[in-house]
Amino acid sequence: MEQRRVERRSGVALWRQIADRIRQDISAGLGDENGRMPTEMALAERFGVNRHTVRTAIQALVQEGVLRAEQGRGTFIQRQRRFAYPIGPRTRLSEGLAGQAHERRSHMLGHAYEQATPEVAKALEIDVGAPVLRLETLSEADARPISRARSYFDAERFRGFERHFIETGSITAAYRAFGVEDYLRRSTAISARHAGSDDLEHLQLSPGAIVLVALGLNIDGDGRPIQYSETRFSADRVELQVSMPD
Amino acid sequence: MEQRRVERRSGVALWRQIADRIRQDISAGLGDENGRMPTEMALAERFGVNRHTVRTAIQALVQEGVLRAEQGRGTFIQRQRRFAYPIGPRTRLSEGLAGQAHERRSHMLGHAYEQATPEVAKALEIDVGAPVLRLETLSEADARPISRARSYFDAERFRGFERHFIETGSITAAYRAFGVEDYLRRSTAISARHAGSDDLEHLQLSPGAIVLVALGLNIDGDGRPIQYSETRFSADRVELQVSMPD
DNA sequence: AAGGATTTGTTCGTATGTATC
DNA sequence: GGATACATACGAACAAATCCT
Repeated sequence: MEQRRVERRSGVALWRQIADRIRQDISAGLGDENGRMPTEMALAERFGVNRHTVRTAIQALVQEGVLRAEQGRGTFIQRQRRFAYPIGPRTRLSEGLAGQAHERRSHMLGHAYEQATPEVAKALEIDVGAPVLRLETLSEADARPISRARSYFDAERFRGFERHFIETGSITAAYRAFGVEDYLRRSTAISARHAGSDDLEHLQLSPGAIVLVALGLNIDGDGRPIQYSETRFSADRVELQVSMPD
Repeated sequence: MEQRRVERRSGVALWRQIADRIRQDISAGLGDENGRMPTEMALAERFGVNRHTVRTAIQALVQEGVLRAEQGRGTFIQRQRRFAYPIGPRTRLSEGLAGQAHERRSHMLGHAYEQATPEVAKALEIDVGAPVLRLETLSEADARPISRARSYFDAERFRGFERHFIETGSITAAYRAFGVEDYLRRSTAISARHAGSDDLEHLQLSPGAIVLVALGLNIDGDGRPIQYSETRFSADRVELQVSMPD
């Protein structure tokens, strides 16, 4: 086993480095068949730190729901499945998680009519300062928050879009009210960063958690841009699956 | 502009959070045409912290080579741009960064012949325990490390692959020596996590940095799996670009 | 059933790092 | 630079729950 050390004086607390490492090792399949973790003493020795420091890390992971500690018995991995979120020409949130989750839903956190920033204007191919609708949404699967999205629509074309979305809970259905029967994902740019305070709250993450950020552009049947969105996924709960057409 | 705050009691020191944010903002194109940064006072106010804290963050970035501070004049951006790495059916490292970097190269850090783990065996459609070649590589663009990859090949079919790779520095060329004229990317799974110490070293990152992880499977012209790989990209320097065929 | 060993939980104290003013 | 407050990390001991012989 490769022995990776924790770094002192790095600006990242030891307990957080250890928590990140353990979380990562769990994704890689650490733990015996019962999901039992090594003892606190063993972990402390392995990382070269005091037992208290390991305990702080474990407490953070218990808080996240990754581990479960039982006095006198040990610490166990709390089984969590990672959702595979497909990204492709026909990317749709509702279908994406079909078959993986029993219950899934999206709801709107808020909306606003604003003026297009240069970035948004360029993506939607409208003028800078033109009216756009900004939609803030949260998606859940099996009662666990999965993603947090901010979407922009051309307000000239889609004024009142938010009301249809609230009624149906579906972007696809809301589009139909505006005569858009079909749409495609033209491009997606994927990056990653630490979760901001907004994500920490809505995605129920702990400070230091990582979010995958997908910048996407949807186009209608005529190839015109209709939606520009930034979606943040909890990196612990989701992986993005890019599949190629055969 | 959305104002994301720095978090106290997160196990990540404020100065490091601020350093991460600044580095990220620079990738996104912060700074005026001369590369001048806002003053320390302005940054302190923006992040809601003391000026000393901002100074600590700036010193860390100067140490990394991201910023350059000149007494009496100000702080300036040293270099830095974010590469867009395309992912699609014809994903190839060498072509991926064409046009974005003047100089790019891959080199091998090491190789080993091993027995296939269940994960690798399943991906390559061979038996568990069958011999596989593991290749550890590092890719650079304009003298900056971009990605770190671990690839597995069926050793029955590709024994000696590493010698051809060393000679040519190209996966595509090495394939040709084994009669594989063309290959496709069948699937890519993207996730993100904190960089491990191996990545910190090879990708020249600081503790707490984030890496994008792409698990990919390549197939030959007959649809048979030929390469299973895990590639880690520095999230600060690369974004993954998923483009759809028209 | 008893008791020792193991493992997590808690409480002291002390030193150092981080951040503010 | 110095004073102050809080977070982080270590050390030692003990308590509580569980396991095993």
